Amino acid sequence: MSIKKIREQTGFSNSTISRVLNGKAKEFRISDKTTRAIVAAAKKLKYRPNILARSLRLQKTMTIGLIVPDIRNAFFGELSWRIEELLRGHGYSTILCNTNEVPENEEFYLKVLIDRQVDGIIIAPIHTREWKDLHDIRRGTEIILIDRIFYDTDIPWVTGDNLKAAEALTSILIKKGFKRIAYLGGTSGTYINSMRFQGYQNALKAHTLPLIDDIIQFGGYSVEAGEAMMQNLLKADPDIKAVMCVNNLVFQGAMKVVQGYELTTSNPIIMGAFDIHPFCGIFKRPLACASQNLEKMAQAAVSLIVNRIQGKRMRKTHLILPIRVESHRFR
Amino acid sequence: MSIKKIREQTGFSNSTISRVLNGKAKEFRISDKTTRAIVAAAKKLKYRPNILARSLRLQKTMTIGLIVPDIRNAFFGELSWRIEELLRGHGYSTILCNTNEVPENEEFYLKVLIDRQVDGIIIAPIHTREWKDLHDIRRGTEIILIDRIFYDTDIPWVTGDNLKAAEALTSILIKKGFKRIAYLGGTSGTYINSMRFQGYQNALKAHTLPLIDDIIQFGGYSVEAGEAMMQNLLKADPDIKAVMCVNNLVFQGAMKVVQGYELTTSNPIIMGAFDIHPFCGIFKRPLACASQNLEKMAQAAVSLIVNRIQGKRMRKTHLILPIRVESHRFR
DNA sequence: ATGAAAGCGCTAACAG
DNA sequence: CTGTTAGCGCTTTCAT
Repeated sequence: MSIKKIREQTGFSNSTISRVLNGKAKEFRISDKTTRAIVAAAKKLKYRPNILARSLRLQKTMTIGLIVPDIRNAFFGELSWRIEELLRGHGYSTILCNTNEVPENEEFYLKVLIDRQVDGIIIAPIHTREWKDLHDIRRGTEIILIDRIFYDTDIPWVTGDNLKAAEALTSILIKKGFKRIAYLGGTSGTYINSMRFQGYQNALKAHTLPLIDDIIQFGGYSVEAGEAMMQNLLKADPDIKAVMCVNNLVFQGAMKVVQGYELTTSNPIIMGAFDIHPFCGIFKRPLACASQNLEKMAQAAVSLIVNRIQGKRMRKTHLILPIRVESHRFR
Repeated sequence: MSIKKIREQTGFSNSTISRVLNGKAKEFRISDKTTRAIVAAAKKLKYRPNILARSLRLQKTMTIGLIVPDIRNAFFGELSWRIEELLRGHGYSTILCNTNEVPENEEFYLKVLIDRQVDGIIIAPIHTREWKDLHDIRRGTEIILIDRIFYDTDIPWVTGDNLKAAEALTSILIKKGFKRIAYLGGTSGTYINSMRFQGYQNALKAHTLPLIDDIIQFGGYSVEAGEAMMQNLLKADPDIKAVMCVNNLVFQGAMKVVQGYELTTSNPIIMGAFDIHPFCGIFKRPLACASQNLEKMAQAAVSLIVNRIQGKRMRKTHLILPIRVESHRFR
């Protein structure tokens, strides 16, 4: 009951007040005197519009939901930050949700966001295929996949060229002369892991190196998983010299184990991983690193969803971004 | 127009449908037959309530805003995750906002959240005193400060015992025999920096060590700040042996510089810092670390705000949590 | 045991 | 140039 207060103060009708307060005074040729009176009253009464009421009336909330699998992961931290910033520039608020890699949470938040009438959802999903009951709950809500995507879906998406990057990353290690390169992977069956493992395989094949089961693991995307996988690996092959990690968290977990191991054995291990750019500076050791451009990825996702919401059809709705691969302190 | 659809299907009135769908069938002694018919129709039509409409009517949104200064910082990542999880248990959704250490963003989000009628806001503020225009915009919204707090405020808060922890952390380095201990601090005038610097000073004084201006800096809380401060420090004192960092990001920045420096000079530098627990495992070097218990902090904040919203007055509205201090690989 | 009607605060179509 | 009216979808008071 806030426009109402202004009405009581000024005597003007709701519509006139609404128009003035939404900057449509000119458009409706409302007199200067009226405009000034209303603006003054609004100021005096510290008027703030009720967004709920406006959204209900307008049937749009100017809000986007962003669902990420692990907000503790700095990768998603940066991605969220960039997306939020860009969306704000377009006038949208962002509701950030963290599923913590739990599929049930994903379904929960998808529903919550749709029930809240968000205009769109950007999601890095845990699920590996289209949610079967999505059609039931989705109103007009636009959805975009980011980073982790589905094969065969009409849902627009943007991701990195994980296949090529994993191949390049593995090749770096191969060219350094390593013939046994371990792979510490994410959850089996997920898009990211599949692509990166495929790239790893491609690199081995290109250099006619064999695939060695004992030094390949798919344990998940967390620090704990990385720790466990590295421990297993050292049991399976105490003499391993090169390790490729599926992401930054697995790398962190693996490094914990490696550091301890090297102290006792002085057997140096060369590591390669995705998105460990922040670590490249703070370790003395050689590192091979595939760095995704999160600025570009955020831009692509935001542009996709904003355009969809505004009803614009676009040429490309499925984007694969290049990933930079480089080595640090090698040789 | 969704209850409406069920009405058209079943012939029952809005009120009855609303009651059944909100589990109040028993309370209003609605017949089993009616109840079943409505539930069946809702299911068939995939009914989902419009949260906007409900919130507008109920004058509460069951939503809490969480404002953090830097979501890329894993410290706030974990804190956000825990708070969100706990709030969900209480039936609240969380809207996470990231101010990126920019004061204008903080004011913006505060307004946005209040305009959206959130029931409460948990905030780790950038500002160092109560927002002067808060009273104007705040409706009934409950507000809680976390981690970074204000002196002299009625706003409830929860934070760690930064003073004591900084003192203990510094003492560890002193007891190792260091007499010149540098301090790389956060933004001057902020609560966290003030308390931690005071603790540092207290430790020096307790051991009758002098405060040396040249090796004390207040550059901010970011990785970049840490990097810059460490570079300055090495210029000021190329022979420095012990450094205390105000937080994990400053530590990361400083470490980048230290690693390079040590490679060329073989002058080992001992580091101490707040909330670098995740790093303790992955470095071979000795580290002194003050670790906050984010689970406890999240619990305290959530319990504070939920109780306030429910109108319960509590005994303690200003909480200081203990911080664990420990050293790794020392000696 | 159920329904009619009011109203949360806002905007827009229509009317003048 | 401004006002009247309807309605977004929901819950609740009051009535029967």
